[in-house]
Amino acid sequence: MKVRTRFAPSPTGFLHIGGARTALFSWAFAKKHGGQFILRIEDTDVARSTPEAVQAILDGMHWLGLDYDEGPFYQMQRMDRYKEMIQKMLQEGSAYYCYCSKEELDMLRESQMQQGLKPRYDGRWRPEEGKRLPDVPVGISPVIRFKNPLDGHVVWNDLVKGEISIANQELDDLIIARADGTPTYNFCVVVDDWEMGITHVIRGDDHVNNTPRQINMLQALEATIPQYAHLSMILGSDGQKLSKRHGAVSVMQYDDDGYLPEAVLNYLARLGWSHGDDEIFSMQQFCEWFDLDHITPSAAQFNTEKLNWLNAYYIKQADAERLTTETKTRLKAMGVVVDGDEHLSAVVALYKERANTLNELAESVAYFYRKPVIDATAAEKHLTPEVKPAIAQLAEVLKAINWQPELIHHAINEEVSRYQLKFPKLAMPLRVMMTGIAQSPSIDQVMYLLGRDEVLSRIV
RNA sequence: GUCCCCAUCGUCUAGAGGCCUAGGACACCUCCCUUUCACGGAGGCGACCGGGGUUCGAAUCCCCGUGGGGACGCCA
Repeated sequence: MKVRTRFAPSPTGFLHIGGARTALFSWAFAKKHGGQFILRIEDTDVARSTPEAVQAILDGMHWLGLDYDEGPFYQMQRMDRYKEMIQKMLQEGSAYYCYCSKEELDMLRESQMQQGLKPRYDGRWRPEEGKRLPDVPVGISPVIRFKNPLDGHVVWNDLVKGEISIANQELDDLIIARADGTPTYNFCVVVDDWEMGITHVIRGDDHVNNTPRQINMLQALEATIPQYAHLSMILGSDGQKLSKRHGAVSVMQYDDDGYLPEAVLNYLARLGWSHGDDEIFSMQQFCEWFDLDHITPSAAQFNTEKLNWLNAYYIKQADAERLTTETKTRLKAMGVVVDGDEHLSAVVALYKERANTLNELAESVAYFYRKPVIDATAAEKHLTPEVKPAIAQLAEVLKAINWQPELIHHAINEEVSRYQLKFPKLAMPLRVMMTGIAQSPSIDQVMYLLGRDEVLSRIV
């Protein structure tokens, strides 16, 4: 059977890191098996779904390069189909109308909680043989509930967590259509996963509890039951759950922060999945290696340091043109104007081994295009009176030489020996004058790329 | 509260009963390289949650405890 997976986000916010990993794993699983990956937008919560969020999700997927073979499908456009199925269930008796008001339900829940019970619907409108249902109240539009089996267990072999068994007694009759007639999540998922021929449902661990209900509905519909793989959560770097207020960040934020998509992807791939000791690999490699057997069932903590390490690696690997373009964009955002791409390209080449992010790269390179801010501590330490004469002398020499890194280096060396100094004694103050700080690549390279006029103007 | 799930270095993880005096990676520390800082290279520190079983043998299997997480919506 052809593998078909899906990613089914609800458009109530951006694509965050956890969703991205779910999408990545579903995508890779389909690729690995030569199957299809489907994108489905679960927008049945009209109150919270927004077109902006849909766009944000699409943007995030696109940035990561997670392309889908089918979709995006929108559940709101499939309403007729869901309603048809609900009618069918009503007719077959696997669903029924419930006239409880929200207030009634709230009261029920509250009293159950107080008694230490698991809050759930008590089945008062559930038709049963020989049971007398309450009189239908006037002025209440009913919801439709699924008639969940009363006993037995729902058991499935979760491809990540192993066998999971839940007693039907723990489950209540969930609402599959709201009072306004619109179907709810658990029902739409069931219909869609079935009709879209999904073979493997790979999703977040927070859906484990929905699975037995969905299996029950699938069975009522006489549908094929897909395989399930529940991925555990990604925790924030502090071990806390990622939430809107707490560290959950859009994948696009990583773009803004100067991360390369391949670094984010590689990082996410290793968060909860492994292939022996392999740490760095391409997405192509990942798609060949990926399997559900090597996914950890336990939650993983997000670790920015490791992401940085991967990002630094991919920056070193990135081709010059891309880095130049990226850096230029970021410099521009900082209000720094770049002379020419060729020059920037050389500058980037000099710096790309020293940056964890593209933003760091842009920041560290900015002094080439605007006057540096001189760090007071560095200045105090290195711009000492005793090196002044040597610097002044060097400035004179630099005016006349051919502007080549080797010759600049040679000129510095000349003064070093003339004044009987050590090389750093002269290199450090130059560094501070040129860059503002005490760290930089080879000073002759820096001076060369700065250009003679700029170098002379920065010598004080 | 009830149900479900999880548990190896600080972090991500390898580990499917003997290959484990527990391997790798990030981070951290030391040294080397060096024109400073990075990069790179070589080392180092550092973990099987606790208790019971099962077994000749357990990080691996079972039970209990503890800790963490998730779910309990006319949200998805």
